[in-house]
Amino acid sequence: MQGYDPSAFPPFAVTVDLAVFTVRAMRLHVLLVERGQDPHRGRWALPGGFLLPHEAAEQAARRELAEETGLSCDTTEGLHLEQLRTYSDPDRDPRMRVVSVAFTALLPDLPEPRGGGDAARARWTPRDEASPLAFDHDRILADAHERIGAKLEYTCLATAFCPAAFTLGELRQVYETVWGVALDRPNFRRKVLATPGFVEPVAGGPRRTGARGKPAALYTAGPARSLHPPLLRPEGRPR
Amino acid sequence: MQGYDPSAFPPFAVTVDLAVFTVRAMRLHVLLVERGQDPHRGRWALPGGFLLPHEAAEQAARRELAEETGLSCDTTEGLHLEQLRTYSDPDRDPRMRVVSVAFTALLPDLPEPRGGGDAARARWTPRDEASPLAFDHDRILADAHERIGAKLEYTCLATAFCPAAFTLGELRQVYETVWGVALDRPNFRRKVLATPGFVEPVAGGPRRTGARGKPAALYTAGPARSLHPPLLRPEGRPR
DNA sequence: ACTTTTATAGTCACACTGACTTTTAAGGGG
DNA sequence: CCCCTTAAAAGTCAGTGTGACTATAAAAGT
Repeated sequence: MQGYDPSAFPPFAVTVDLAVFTVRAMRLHVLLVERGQDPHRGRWALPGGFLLPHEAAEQAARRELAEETGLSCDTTEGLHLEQLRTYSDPDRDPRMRVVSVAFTALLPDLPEPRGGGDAARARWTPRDEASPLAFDHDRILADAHERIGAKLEYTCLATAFCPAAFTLGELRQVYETVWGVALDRPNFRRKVLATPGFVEPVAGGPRRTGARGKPAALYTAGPARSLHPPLLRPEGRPR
Repeated sequence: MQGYDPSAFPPFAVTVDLAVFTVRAMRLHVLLVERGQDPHRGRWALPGGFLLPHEAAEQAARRELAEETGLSCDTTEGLHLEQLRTYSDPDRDPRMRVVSVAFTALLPDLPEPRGGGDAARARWTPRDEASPLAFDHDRILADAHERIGAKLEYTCLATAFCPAAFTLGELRQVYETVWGVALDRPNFRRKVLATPGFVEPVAGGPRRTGARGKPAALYTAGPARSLHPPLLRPEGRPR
């Protein structure tokens, strides 16, 4: 029905929702906001909001993220946003038809965000303590978690969780935290270093003080974007 | 901006677009319709159309596919539709803001479709002769082709291109056609048969007549949905 | 001094892969 | 009817990546 009489098409509200993850204290955390308006006022939800008439979805996602969490422009501008999928169940919003385009993003551990816009508050929440969320955001969060877990296998995305310089132990913890499994240290090291362009050694003496064990060498993210061969998650070996 | 005054949100038109592929005569084909209305009247485009007020995107995709191409209900009901991504560039439609949710589907070779609804005509077109299409459909088609190519690597999706019973040679042609590379016959056979649940042998004597060479055994799609280990496409070996 | 923790190095058997050869069974042409 | 072509099916073999494991090194805590 691609007729174009402007009055002939059913109007929809279009929103964006963001599942923004970080690894903090060995646990996967997700960025949540407390809703300041009905419906679901006072409940926690993924950050997001309405598309403006001139915006593409990704622009709107960046804007809402900055508005609702006060993350700095430095953070949000360079941030890699990936479209997850679109949720269009007619009943997903109790008041009206809202079609929502969901995005996923990964950040290194950052200071606590602040609320703003329509968000009363914002905070990092451990992923397994996030439910129940408003609307169908539990479903979106589950899809996003599954997606980033899968992407770690065949992309270099894990470095997006790490600060500019990191140790292989920190990188390994990203995988262990997202997948919820324990990985063999020497084998992980071998695979990462065998993939050209995944990580590159950085000068600067080994490791900041305060940690235990032998000092580790520091690395930065390399230019590679994909992993050949992939780093597959083990099947059934819980941590 | 999650305010809920019904007059406070910008209204958008929401459409679905479908990239439906098949393998016919050793070439990848895509289902196209000729537009019967402006804009782009007379040009070829992916089938699709407006979401109705009560519909989820996937329902709308099924309905539009049936309306515009006359494919039988048997075909469209059981069809596996996969959401590709959502296109929301403000300029993607010359008349107004249209946000489109794109889907991908795979079919075995079928009779020629007919037009219907807003489609003047419908036909299977070789994928490399499809451009230029209306709107941003060249981009959607490219994304869809890339996606199905990637999915063949780690899912059992290839059997969706095949009839109920097929030979390993036919299955291999699916991979070769979508990827545009030549695969080693013995190695392909070994990998497919080594993956439990990918294909299952079927009784009925070998191969229908009319083909040359030694008769091949027939198989049907097995219960497996994913491929472990994956069947990776070779890097730089054009057919 | 000793234990704990983590990084780093190295070993080994096994599975999978790509490249290749050989054999079998059909059709087509002279 | 023989031979050639085509494609399926079966097998070989060397190289590579992997999981499981052991050993050594260098820090912090007790």
